[in-house]
Amino acid sequence: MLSTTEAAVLGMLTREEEMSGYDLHKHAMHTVAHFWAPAQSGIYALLPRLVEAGYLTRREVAQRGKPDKQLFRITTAGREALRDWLKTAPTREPERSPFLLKLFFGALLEPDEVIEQIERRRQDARDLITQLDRYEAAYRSGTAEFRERDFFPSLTRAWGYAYAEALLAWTDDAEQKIRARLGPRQGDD
Amino acid sequence: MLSTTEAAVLGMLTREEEMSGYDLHKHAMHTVAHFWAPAQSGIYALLPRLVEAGYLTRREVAQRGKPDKQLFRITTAGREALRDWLKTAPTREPERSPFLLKLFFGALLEPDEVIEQIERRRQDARDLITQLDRYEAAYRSGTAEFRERDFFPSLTRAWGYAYAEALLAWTDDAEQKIRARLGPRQGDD
DNA sequence: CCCAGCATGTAAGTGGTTACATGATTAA
DNA sequence: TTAATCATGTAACCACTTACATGCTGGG
Repeated sequence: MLSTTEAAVLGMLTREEEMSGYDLHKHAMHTVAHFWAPAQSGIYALLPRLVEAGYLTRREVAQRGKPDKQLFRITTAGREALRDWLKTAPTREPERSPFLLKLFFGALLEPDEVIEQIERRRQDARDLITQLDRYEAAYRSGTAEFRERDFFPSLTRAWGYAYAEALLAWTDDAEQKIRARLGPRQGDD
Repeated sequence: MLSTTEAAVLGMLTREEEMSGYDLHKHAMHTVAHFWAPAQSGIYALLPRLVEAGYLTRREVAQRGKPDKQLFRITTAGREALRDWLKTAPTREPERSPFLLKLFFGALLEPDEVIEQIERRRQDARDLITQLDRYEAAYRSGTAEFRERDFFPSLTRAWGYAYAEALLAWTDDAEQKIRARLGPRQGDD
């Protein structure tokens, strides 16, 4: 079974005909980065494996002025493997959050320090929104065909917005609760 | 700097005086599992490291009927290390979601298959809510002191609910959009 | 003149996971 | 009699990350 990053690479190659490792990384940063941001070196490491497995073909291209490069193209077997991966259930979302762990043990910090952490998280949400706005702008200014092709990606952006909004609302609420708890008992302990 | 799981272990030992590796794992499953669920073997692997570092002390306890066990207790140095970890910013939430990646490439699946994935995700959200309800019930039936002590954990549960609700709303919306797109163009391609 | 972009990779490390092995006791 | 609970660990693996090495070109 494919790893997530392998699937991401195959997936991008269903949308772009032919790409180099360099292209793939750049492309990922402009499309799936908000929920999957593979390291460049990781991509270079997995490409030969996918070629070996028969999921990609490789083509060498000489260049002048720039380093030579290798362009990859997905095969029918690659599409099959990707489809299989896309269909599988387990997926087991990690839901891992060091941030929530820090908050869970918030009693060990000064209230200000906890609020600082929450503040940071709020900023993360804002950053996510601006990032999504950039993608969204590209989407709205695209042709009808582009928008059609971008239907599923747009659903992932919609989740990004919902997530960020929920985060903003929750941070407000959490901060307010912490302050409320603090107020009525100043110097109480 | 501590790893997240190490911090979780130290954190639990600030709330429970003394625990075995077995206890720590069970405890984690009942408290932080919805955002951090370490494997049992991982806990056993890191305990000696924390002892070595001077963050925990170990006490051997002979038992009858059950295997002997080792109980761990956090040291002052351990509390210090934990506090340092709690304060640090980076944390860089992963935000990694294989599910969103599958949706992103949803055009490669049959609409039904995509909806199946979304259905599963909705079920995840429902499961999370029932899990949180269990914790919440324990919280509400606890003493005033317990609730006080549980203040920060309750904030993490609040986020759990907000997250799950957002997920439910989004899944409804996404599914509806997919169906709407499907309806008016039956046999169109 | 310097930096960003193009382009590829290796080496080492990190922080986990699954699977497995062992074995007594007690409750259903 | 069967399963769950208590209890500890090892070995192998996994997927990914950071840091590093190299070097040319074109634009500001």
